[in-house]
Amino acid sequence: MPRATITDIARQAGVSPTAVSFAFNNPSRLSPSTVERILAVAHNLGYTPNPLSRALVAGHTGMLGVIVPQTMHTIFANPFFATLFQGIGGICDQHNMGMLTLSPREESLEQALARAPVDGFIIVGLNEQHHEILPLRKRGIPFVIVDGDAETAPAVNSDDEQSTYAAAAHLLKQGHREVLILAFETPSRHLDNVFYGVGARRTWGYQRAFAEYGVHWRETWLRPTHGSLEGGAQSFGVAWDEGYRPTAVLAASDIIALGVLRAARQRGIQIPADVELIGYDDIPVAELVCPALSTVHQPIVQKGQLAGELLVAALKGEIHPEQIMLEARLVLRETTR
Amino acid sequence: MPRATITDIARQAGVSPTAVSFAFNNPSRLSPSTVERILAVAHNLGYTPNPLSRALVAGHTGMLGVIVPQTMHTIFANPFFATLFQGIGGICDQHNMGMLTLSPREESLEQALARAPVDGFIIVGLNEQHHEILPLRKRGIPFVIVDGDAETAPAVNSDDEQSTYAAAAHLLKQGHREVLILAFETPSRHLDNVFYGVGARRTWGYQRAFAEYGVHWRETWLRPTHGSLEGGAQSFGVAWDEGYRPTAVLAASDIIALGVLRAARQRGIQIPADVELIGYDDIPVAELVCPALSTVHQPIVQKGQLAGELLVAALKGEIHPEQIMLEARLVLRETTR
DNA sequence: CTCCGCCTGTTAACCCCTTTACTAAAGGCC
DNA sequence: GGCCTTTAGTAAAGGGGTTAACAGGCGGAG
Repeated sequence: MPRATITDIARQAGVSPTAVSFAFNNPSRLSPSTVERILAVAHNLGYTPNPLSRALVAGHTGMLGVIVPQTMHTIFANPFFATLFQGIGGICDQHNMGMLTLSPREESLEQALARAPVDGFIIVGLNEQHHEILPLRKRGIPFVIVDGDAETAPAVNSDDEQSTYAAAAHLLKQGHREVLILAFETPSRHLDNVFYGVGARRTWGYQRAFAEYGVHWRETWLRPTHGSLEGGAQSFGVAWDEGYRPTAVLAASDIIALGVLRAARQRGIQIPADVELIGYDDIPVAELVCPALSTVHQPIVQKGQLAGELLVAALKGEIHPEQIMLEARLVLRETTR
Repeated sequence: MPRATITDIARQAGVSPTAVSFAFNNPSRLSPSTVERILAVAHNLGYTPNPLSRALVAGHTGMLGVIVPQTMHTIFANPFFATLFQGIGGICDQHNMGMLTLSPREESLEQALARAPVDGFIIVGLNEQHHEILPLRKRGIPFVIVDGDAETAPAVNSDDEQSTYAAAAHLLKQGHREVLILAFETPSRHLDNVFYGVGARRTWGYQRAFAEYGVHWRETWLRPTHGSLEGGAQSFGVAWDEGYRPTAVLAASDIIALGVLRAARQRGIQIPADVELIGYDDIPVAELVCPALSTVHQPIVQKGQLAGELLVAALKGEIHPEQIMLEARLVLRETTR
């Protein structure tokens, strides 16, 4: 039995489809008794106007798309995203919107973007100039960039370079000279350049500190790492098992740092005694784990909120593409001495 | 400038709208040169078929709705949901679907359900018989219940009663007689009955243990608590500050238990020395925090996966409404002696 | 007793796209 | 050269709603 349509209700209630539509959207346009009769029939058949048709003519769906170039399985295993979504979700709550999480369909971001029934996007971890993002601009669909380079689109970022510099400088100041850097992989296999978006900015921060402290920058100490606990554990583990013996590790994100923590524990490596460790993000768990993670704090929830607000503003047609830069600061806890 | 439509492309390419449609959905139906020409025009204008119209005629959107009777701000602050979503998201990855997170619109779940452009729902924390869920059934929209009572709909639950019994029994066996129970609030303000769904089952488990150990069940020791860290902290804090002095705490979820941990630390209460604590869920942080949380382990990711798979099966028309019950077991770590 | 305007309800156009005929031209075959 | 089959494209009918424009009935004002 197919779903009831407006016509079915109209027939059963002995009115025109228009009347049914009015009963739902503009009851004052009809006599109370008619409204009541229509609604009764509708309720009886469990009828509700098809949201797709409705959105088609209304021109909007009330849904906000969030797109991250990783699988959802990975995304939701990372508290950074959960926390970011907490911020975005708060704005959705306020505006009665739904939040659609998307990841690349069969490697194609563009497809995912094209099929999403949403009013606008929050794009995390990609630059405005990414070739799969550009079509959105042409289509006139509003979007906000989070953690990515943007010139003309609204965007929210943290002061990555500055803060990773501080993290690296701290370690170098302590005398460390063998420092393993677990950087981000590029977000898409189609990008061969490791220096992309946030990943690039964070790495540059590390590099600048090395340069300033006159420490030779060795490419082998830089490991592109999957942004997951397993990625961090593996990247550190492999380096260690290959015989590298860093005295400190800089991780481009906390989830990677947590992976290092695990891999170190498995190998009987003491942190911070044998190896010092600094992450990035300050996800909520960071201060709860043992030892508490030294990291770079960025206001993740706020980041999500701002992104949500910028998007909502864009949807309303208020065009003031701001590029917001949030402060981030080094927080030393127990994985550093 | 409004978004380009199929007609615009057709006109510019000198063909009919049908041809444009074919160029996208059935290119072999057209001559290669025409397809190329159309696609070129489309690319040029950044045109992509409107997903809403497309879904309207296709009869499906490729989106899966997840609905939880809490604000998104609360949901995403709770690792239980992030972990559940990890499981659901994995299935979405496999089937190229998007995941739409919804929370009640202006207190109305029904509205949220009605406006969501999705093919089916995963409903977390509500019973099949909930008055706002029933319409879905009439409408013939597939849904799967997670953490809720279900008789006819597919559902995934853990063995709540059994496992909370084990948790309570463990504490009572240790001699505790003053036990604070932080139970779930009812999911909706419209429900006056505290004994609802998972919350009820978990509480019954605790109760049964009390009965079996001949310990008087005192209602004042049972506190309905908001399912958040703040909720747990406040509930425990208020009880303590009112002069209650439990020697053990049973929390209906880990996030609540983490709140207890924080509130205890603030008051200088030693856990487990002064108060023993057992949570529920075994969220990933549970074993990372200090002291590591004693809790009831349930396979959260798997729970999400199963729910996703049941829904996908239902969408395909494979109707075998299974009610799956997952095992849960007590895991003693450091918040118990 | 008209005329006007409001109240209710209807008809028809439209939102944007897909898909099922249907047509016309081109190619194959004898 | 005539007939049949492909090939390439089009027109029209939905899919399920909303909304602007319109029509008939009625009460009240003049």
